[in-house]
Amino acid sequence: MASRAKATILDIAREAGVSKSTVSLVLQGSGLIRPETAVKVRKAIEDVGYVYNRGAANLRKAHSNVIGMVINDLTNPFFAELAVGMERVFQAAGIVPFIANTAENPVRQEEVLKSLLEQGVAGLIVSPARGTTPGAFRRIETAGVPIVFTMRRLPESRIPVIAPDNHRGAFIATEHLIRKGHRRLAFFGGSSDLVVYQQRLGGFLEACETQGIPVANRTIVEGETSRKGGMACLETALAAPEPPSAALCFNDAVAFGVMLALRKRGLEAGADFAVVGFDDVAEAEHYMPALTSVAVDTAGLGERAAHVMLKMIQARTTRAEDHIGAVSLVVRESCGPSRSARGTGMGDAA
Amino acid sequence: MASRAKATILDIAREAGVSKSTVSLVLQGSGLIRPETAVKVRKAIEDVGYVYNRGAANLRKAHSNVIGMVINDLTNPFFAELAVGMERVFQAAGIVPFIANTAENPVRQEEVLKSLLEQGVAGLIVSPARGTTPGAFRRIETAGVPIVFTMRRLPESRIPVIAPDNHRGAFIATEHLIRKGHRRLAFFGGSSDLVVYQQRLGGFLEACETQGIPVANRTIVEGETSRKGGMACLETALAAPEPPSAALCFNDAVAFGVMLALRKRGLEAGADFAVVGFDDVAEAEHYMPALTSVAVDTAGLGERAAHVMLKMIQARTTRAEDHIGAVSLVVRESCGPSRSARGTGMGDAA
DNA sequence: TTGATTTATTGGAACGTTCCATCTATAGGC
DNA sequence: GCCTATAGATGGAACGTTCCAATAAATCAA
Repeated sequence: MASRAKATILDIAREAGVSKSTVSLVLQGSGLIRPETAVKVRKAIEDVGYVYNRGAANLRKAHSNVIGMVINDLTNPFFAELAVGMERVFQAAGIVPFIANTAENPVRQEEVLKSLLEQGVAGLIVSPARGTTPGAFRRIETAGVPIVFTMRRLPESRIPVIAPDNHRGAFIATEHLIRKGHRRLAFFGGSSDLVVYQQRLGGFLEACETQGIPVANRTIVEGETSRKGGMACLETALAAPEPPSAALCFNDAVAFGVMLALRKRGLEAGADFAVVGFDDVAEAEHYMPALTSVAVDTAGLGERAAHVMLKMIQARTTRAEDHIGAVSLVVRESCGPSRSARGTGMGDAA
Repeated sequence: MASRAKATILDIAREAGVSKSTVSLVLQGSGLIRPETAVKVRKAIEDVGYVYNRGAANLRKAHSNVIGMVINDLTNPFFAELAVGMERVFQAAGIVPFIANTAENPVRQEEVLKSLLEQGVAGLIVSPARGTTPGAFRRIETAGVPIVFTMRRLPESRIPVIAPDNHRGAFIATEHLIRKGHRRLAFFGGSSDLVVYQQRLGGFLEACETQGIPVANRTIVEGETSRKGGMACLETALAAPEPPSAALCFNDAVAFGVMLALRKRGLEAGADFAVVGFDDVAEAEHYMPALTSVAVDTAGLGERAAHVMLKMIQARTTRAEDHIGAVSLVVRESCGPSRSARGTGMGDAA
């Protein structure tokens, strides 16, 4: 129970027989203090069970050391990986990021942002929720708090974005499927209100165009970006008179759902239907069959976002450049056996 | 860019032609204010782009509305599910929980807790990192901040714990395996420095005892609580002269690893070797084969923890009762086909 | 010795809020 | 007309820190 009233630097000052200013200096690790004095003060701090009141300090300092990470879906392992990447960087910089989840709900997002702002965050890293209104970040911008978007961008905003090269990722994945001999292709999952969706779908379509897949042979099924959504997509697609033989999925969760639905129908991913995912979450490698996916270097993107944020805070600016991360296709089993036997001379490695 | 200096209630007061006290009252939704005045003030707030400074407010009020959730491994979907359960409750109560990840690192945990405390949290929900020293929470307790542990408990601490009935879960899972006819059993993953481990292992051993499985037929392999750890456990166990035919795993991640290792050896979980997990994460149902697991009602535990925390804050106490959640075995494919044909008269449903 | 410089320490005025005690109208009762 | 209520609004003193300017003590240059 200790003392009821919380100890302040004045209590410590009294205990150590110095002034509050001295205590404050010690707390900030100032070199101006005589070592013996510092020791004395630190002992008093320990004895008294003092806890620093950052709120009071921020009142004067006007720049906190907390950064908010606002994430749209914490249960998606992809975002957990992203968060871990950011944390690595922030930890090294001695600052603690607080994570808040919006569960893809713009209203909740509003609350979360408000709360973080009131708390006096130094910066915000945000993966905006679906359906975020264009003006949602106006307030934060005028408050002068630096923001970085990750993964998703808002249609017309000028807030810097850290994201993978979605277009190219979808392009190379689709190209790969076509080279495998598939001529009827599908794009599964996601919805067109997301910029990311348009980018990935764009890459898919461009590859179809380039490789001469006629429009009639392209199936596009929107759906939830979850296993359940993926299952539904496959059902829809297979119900068509001339169903596709391969699909690029909006993300890995959708791909897992597609594979699940295939299995339910007694079909095998890879042999009977080629499936490619997007994001390459850790699980992809361990799935059965292992999922071919577009690797986006998730943790690396997180680290990059954190670095950009630190730079912005340091430079006291709210502007920064976008960063588009490189992507690569990780070929595993779900897109069919390697056709190396055909000896086309084009390795899958590229 | 707007105005450089942040607006305060005094700016609003000037703008609206009232006193700062009036603005403060409006901000708190006091009924003492004439509606027209409130409207006027709210308009000024909007015009000026004011953001509330909670730090300054807490300086007077001495109780914040932020709650910290300290989680030991965010990449484990289990904890994400737990966090989501808590968030549901807190959201309804109008408070925003901040999540911080310790990545199972006691040093990081120390930093995170310190930061949260300095921020003036009203309460802390913690799943302590492995290797947490007994005194790690002393400071927080003396500060009078309510804490609740989830999932894990510290050896001798008197901090309330919300956790599933680990012993019983392991017991019923083991009993199930024995009833299926297995006589050589293993317990895979985890390490003995965790109280949870001792509870789950205890349940396993008690079931072996009760059902007459001799000590020589029990294999216990400690290991990392991850897929990789699970793979290693299986390899170790199968190298023995008389290997087990079934395993209860410390958690689902370990179980997934075990199934993966089985597949690598050309064996099939369920048919060749029975696997049971613990936690019943969402993925378990969708795995191939679907994983039999001990369901702990993860989100429910999260909700319960949040409720207990709210009660503690409200009652201004730092004491609360433990809560042990009910568990149930969800039988799927990974523990072998149902032997209903044998007609033992004992259904699996119980 | 004196004055200048350096080294440690310190009081006091912010910072943006809340809340208590006051104050001013206006209304009502007689 | 006076007194008392009541509703609405307000000034001022905290809250726990930082930081500037000032001080005191010690060191040094001459």
